[in-house]
Amino acid sequence: MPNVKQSKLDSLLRAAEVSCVENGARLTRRRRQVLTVLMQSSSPLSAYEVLDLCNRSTTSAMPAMSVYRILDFLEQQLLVHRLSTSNKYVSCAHITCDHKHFQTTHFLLCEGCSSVEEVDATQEASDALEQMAKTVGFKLTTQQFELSGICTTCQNSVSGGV
Amino acid sequence: MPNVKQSKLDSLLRAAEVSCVENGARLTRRRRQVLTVLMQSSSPLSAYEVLDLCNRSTTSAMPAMSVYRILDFLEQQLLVHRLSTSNKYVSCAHITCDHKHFQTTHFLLCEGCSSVEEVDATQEASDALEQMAKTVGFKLTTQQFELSGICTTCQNSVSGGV
DNA sequence: GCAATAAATGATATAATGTATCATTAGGGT
DNA sequence: ACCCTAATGATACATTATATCATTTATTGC
Repeated sequence: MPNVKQSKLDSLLRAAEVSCVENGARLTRRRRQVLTVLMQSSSPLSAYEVLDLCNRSTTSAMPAMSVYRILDFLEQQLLVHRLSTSNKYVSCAHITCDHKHFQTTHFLLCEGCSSVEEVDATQEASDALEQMAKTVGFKLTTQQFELSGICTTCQNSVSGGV
Repeated sequence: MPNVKQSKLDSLLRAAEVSCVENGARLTRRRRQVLTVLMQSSSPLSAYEVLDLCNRSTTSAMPAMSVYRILDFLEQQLLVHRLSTSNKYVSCAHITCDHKHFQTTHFLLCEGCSSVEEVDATQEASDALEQMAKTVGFKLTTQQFELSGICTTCQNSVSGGV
């Protein structure tokens, strides 16, 4: 399900490479392969789903260990995000823009089509959550939220899925 | 780490039993055992942690399968909650009171001592999150949030832990 | 360019977690 | 007591994740 045009994919990969170099890291062939798989997916993938997709496209089989290592690397580079509620991975929506992950990030997970929307927290939402935590003495550190719901497309389709 | 007095535990178990009966379900010996383990824990437990604790206290070993089944049951009865970010379980904080889970529930997870505080969403927080989702066309269905942070106790202790 | 070094990946084994299936036991109603 | 259903036991297995060491690939200094 390649929902990303080749030209778009190329530009994403170039930007990812630049980003790595800036951090003194390298976007190797294997890392590029894993990242590409995630970029081409319209929904989050588990480590083993990534593995299967990687091994479908090439002759040389990649071991599971490598996928886990590479996903960790890509996550550190902020090129992919790990969704802890499902233990799956998505490529970052802000690779080509100069977006920085200053704010808390919210991931809106569609229950219909499994798509993910990555958005920054609004000031109101951050304030309200912080205030709520404060009433029981908690000081929040969370940088990421995962919310389930129904996306526009699925709301408008009768079946509720794609 | 029994952080619950025996008298308190008894009253919790009685309330849990009543709650089950009201739903036409039974709080069997095994279910009571699993629930007790969770009630006595000061932090969320994984399925296998529950299993180990159960098998430590009795002679007759419980199979892993039973723990998963029983945790599912207790979750359905709203006697325990599953934390999806960590894939662990906590006993509900509202077993003895007549609290209903109408509002979205927030779990505040302390990074210092792993304790959990269960609180209802404030209207402000719910509104702000809903509004945020709305800007990208999402209709939220999430009933549960898990936020990390530092609890009062750990904020006041130098080490940051217990 | 080439050796020395470090980084990344391959390969294998194994741990940890979760589920499928069927046999057995325990409770509740008649 | 008997039947029927719910619950648990027992076993096997699938899935997910990690530990460890060998090998390959890249980088640096010369």
